[in-house]
Amino acid sequence: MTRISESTVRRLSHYYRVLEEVAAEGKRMISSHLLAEREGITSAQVRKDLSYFGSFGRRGLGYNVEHLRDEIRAILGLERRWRVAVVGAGHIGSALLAYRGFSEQGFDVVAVYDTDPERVGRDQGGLTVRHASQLSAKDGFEIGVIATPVRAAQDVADALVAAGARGILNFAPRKLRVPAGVALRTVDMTMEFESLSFALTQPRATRRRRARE
Amino acid sequence: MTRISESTVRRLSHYYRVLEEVAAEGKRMISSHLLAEREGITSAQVRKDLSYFGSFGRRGLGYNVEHLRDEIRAILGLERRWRVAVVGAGHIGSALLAYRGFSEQGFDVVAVYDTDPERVGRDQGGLTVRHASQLSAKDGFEIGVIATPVRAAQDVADALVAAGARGILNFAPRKLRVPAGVALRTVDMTMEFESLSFALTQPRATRRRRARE
DNA sequence: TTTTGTGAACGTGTTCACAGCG
DNA sequence: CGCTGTGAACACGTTCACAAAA
Repeated sequence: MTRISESTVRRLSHYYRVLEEVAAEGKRMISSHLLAEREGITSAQVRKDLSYFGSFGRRGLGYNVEHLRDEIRAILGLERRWRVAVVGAGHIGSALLAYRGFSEQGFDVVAVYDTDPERVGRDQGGLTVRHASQLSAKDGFEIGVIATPVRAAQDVADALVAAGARGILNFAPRKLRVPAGVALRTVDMTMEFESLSFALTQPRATRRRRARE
Repeated sequence: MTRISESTVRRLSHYYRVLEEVAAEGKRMISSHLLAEREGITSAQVRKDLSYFGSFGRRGLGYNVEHLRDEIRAILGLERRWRVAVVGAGHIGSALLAYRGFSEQGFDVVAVYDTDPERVGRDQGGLTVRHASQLSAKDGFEIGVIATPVRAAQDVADALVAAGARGILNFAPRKLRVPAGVALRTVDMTMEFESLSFALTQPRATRRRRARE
């Protein structure tokens, strides 16, 4: 199988969302052109992305909405539910716990940790905050979220890996090291702000997003 | 001037952070090799990134830490302060307002808006939440943050642009349309979770991050 | 005729490798 | 000799363009 690029995976998420909407509207078929709609995706890109995984469409007709949605759900691994541990019960941690969207998509937060004695023992979104030293494989989570201050981030990552995490979502503005076999994604808001600052400062140097077809 | 890729800008942010740390430690010079350190950046990449903007190093010696830091600060547009308006005083909005790191980097939140009557009029991080219909150019912000539910996101984007925003950071999981000349960055946490789900489901299909040199 | 699926062409970002300079 | 700066080579993602199928 050809290796799949991160951009393709992100676009699959996008297609999935569009397909869910379109299915809710009761539409039966959809063309690659309509799936592409918006921001820098061409219909050729859609067909190429999908072709890495199979032939889901019918020439002359397009794709069956529900069928394609189910295929993409399977490809993205969303047929099962994922158990998530959140470390850091501060603002970002609480925001994540409060957001219902994740459980709708199949991500269940099963444990919350912190080191602040003020927070340990308290209730957060239906879960009791536990001390980070309690982090262990017994909780049976696959995904760990790091929502701690920067200085703790690497230690937390190590602890999450030791406790069996196979994927980590990091909100701390620092590059983390994880062993091969552990997937890491970093959301760095500082970087996003700085990227905007750059774009506003040097408008002619900033590459514009590709035009839609 | 050559157009600068988004990846180069993100790496500049990274270099900047490393340089701040290293300067705090009192180190005078740093090599591209040391700047590269960690996750998938090679020393050649560092030199290439910097070469788009000038020749900041000295052959045989490396880069002067403080000088390079100042150059990158200027390149990223961080010599000035930016005024930010946050729309949506829910969990994500409050998390942003509470995070001190942004003001340290030169981003000042000068206004907070919401539509929920429960929230309008309340205090949020030293600012009074105002009704979103009050959004106007008088506030004099350059950057708008969208931290609202999905359904409101496009309208808020339009309102922000009308009120003079030149850059938008969007946390709603939807692609937004903005006019040319307005910079848009989207942080889509759902997509990050789904990307992790994919990586855990199809480990052999996921391209690994490039190894460090 | 419409729209998919895909090899080939293209463009862009990354890495190589070495000349140039300290 | 050490390390930068950079053209050239390379790798990879995107777009083109068309044969195939409905």
